Amino acid sequence: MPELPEVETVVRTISPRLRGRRIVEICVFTKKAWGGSVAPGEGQAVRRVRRYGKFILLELERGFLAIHLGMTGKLMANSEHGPYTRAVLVLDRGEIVFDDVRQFGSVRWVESEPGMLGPDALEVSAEDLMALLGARRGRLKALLLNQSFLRGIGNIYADESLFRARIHPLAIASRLSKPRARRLHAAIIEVLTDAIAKGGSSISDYVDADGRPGWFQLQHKVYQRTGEPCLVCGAPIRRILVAQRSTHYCSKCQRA
DNA sequence: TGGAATGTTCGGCT
DNA sequence: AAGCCGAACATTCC
Repeated sequence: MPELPEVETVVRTISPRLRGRRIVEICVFTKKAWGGSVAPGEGQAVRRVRRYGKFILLELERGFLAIHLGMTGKLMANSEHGPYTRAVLVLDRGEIVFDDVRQFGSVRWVESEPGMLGPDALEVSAEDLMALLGARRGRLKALLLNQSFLRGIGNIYADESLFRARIHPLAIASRLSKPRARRLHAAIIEVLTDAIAKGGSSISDYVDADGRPGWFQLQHKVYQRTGEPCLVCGAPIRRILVAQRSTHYCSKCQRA
């Protein structure tokens, strides 16, 4: 569920329920190691809510609560607790419920703002991205998934961005022509912006903080469309493995 | 039954 | 050294 557009949507919908509220108590219902490290967040007011790559950052009076949705995490305001509720933030008014079926997500209190990842995929300039690409030998798809290279993109938006830019997922970054690199930058911004406008992609069971699904999955051009005709040229969409992840592309539109 | 699912990390190999 | 590969984490759904 959670790549940049989904996380951004959650941040936007949960921010008005959290800003200015005090976290009275943090209840954790999981054996995962992050359980013990949230206590310093208790009793503190939430100054604001931000996104850092795929992390949801609650800026507290001292330190931050860094929430990662993993693969199946959901953060909802005033939702019923269920069998997959892993944590609850009890506020001075209302509460925030963190559900996560697969438990790849996490909630952590950190002293200082995280800053080890690459530039944000929505904010990076064309010049900066082109310079970063020029210095890398790796395959584009793998690089786009690497949060230390560029933060925010995941499997859906990597495939959709490469299709929009008409670039093959196995292309070597440093060998991209300038026009193609520029096209990739534009495609990333356009795909992410469009997805945010649609409230993200609700594959499986993604919902925002108010329980509403997103609609961008209806506009996926290649992701999970293996065998179906390319919406531009009609050739069947292919699926290969890159960096152990399913990768969907049109072999006609995205030449090597 | 096996494989795949929006993610990340770690160890080993080249 | 960078990059690649496989495995691991936990659970559900074809």
